[in-house]
Amino acid sequence: MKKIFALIDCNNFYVSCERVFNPKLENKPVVVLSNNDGCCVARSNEVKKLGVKMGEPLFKIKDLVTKHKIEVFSSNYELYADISNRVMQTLFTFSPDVEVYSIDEAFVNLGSLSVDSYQKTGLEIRKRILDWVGVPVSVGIAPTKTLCKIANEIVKKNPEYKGVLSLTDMPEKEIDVILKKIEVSDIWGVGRQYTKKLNSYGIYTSYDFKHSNPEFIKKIMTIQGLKTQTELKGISCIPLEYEIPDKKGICSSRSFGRPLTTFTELREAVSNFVSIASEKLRSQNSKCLRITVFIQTNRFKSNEKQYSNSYTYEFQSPTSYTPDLIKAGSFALSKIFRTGYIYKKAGVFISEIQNENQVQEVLFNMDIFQYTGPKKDFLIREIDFLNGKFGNNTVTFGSNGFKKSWKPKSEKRSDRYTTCFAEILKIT
DNA sequence: TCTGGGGTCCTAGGACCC
DNA sequence: TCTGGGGTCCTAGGACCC
Repeated sequence: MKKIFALIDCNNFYVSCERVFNPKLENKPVVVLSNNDGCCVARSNEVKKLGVKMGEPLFKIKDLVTKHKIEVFSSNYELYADISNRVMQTLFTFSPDVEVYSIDEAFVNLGSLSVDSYQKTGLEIRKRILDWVGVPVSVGIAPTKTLCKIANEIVKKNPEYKGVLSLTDMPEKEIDVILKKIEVSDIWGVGRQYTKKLNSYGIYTSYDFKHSNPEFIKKIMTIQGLKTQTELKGISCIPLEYEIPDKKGICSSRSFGRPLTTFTELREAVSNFVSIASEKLRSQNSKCLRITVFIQTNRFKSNEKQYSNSYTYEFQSPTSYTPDLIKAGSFALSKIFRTGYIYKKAGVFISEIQNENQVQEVLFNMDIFQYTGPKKDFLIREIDFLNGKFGNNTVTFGSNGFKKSWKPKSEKRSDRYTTCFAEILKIT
């Protein structure tokens, strides 16, 4: 069977999500900020035209914001996750073979569909998502995922394609003409470092890259680089992945809304991060052996004393029981906390993860942080159930605190129209 | 005043074993 | 003075992605 993939990529996704429930934002410059209202992580086309780069700190574009009346939003992940889900569900109405690649992107296997024109199918996909969900997407269709990415790039830069480009059945020569216009840095899998390296060998365009010596590419970019090159030639070697593999590590970390100095404040923050990470751990039916806690000062403040450190605690037997992890996390924090520093960020990393049905129990567990009572799994399941039904933090742990004065800034968040009754869309 | 968060894969090199 | 060969496992670091 011929391999044909489609890459569906939501345009300026977070901005588009804001526009779904606030049509006044249409055709206006809009940015969405990262956590703690720090950087621009989504920009409308109007903002991109003003020269604002991805990841640009908000404070650096303050003048532009005022001058061009840019609408600024804190990120509203609950809303974005829900809209993303709707986009993906719509894709499943075309084919069961969907790989959800990220919150705003998916690959679909079109090879199993009998269609007369891939271009037409692409346009249908685009229209259905726009009609049903309200988010504009770009569609790139090609025999390999890497070429899909290229097709998508072109679509985004050239409005005349009306959102869809299929490289299928395009003669090799015509594809080469396109590749000559795409810089190596725009190839999926070629980042900043490899761009520098390739440029230094005289390889500038995707065309140059495609026609370089494969042995040489493998040597300087490992096996992944070789795969990328092969895919550019139209030979698929990165397959669709339908099942989401279990995470091997789970991280929860945040910058603080204000600098913290005391152990008590940090311990509360860490306790919250542990709670988030262990909920994720249980949601994939896993347990972990290790927990790492890290803290750091503000690396951008060169006039402040800098410090960062981490400590890893290893349990005697795998656990996913939040209180175990909170105790171990607090202990880890106590190992690295130093007074006299101004802390900006902390986080928790859970690793050595295994499926909860395959854990190796120890006969005599002497771990001072692990509770060994019989009903712990049952209890924590009930808590997860209640939080799932009535919303996050319905049942929570005392050590997580109530005021949470360290919470990241989120001063311009829109309402959670689709996931929170109190914030449902009001027509006035 | 103000600078995000969460992942994956690959390789080289060291420790250790027989 | 001479100082094997082959294998595994683990970790740190570097690259990438969105």
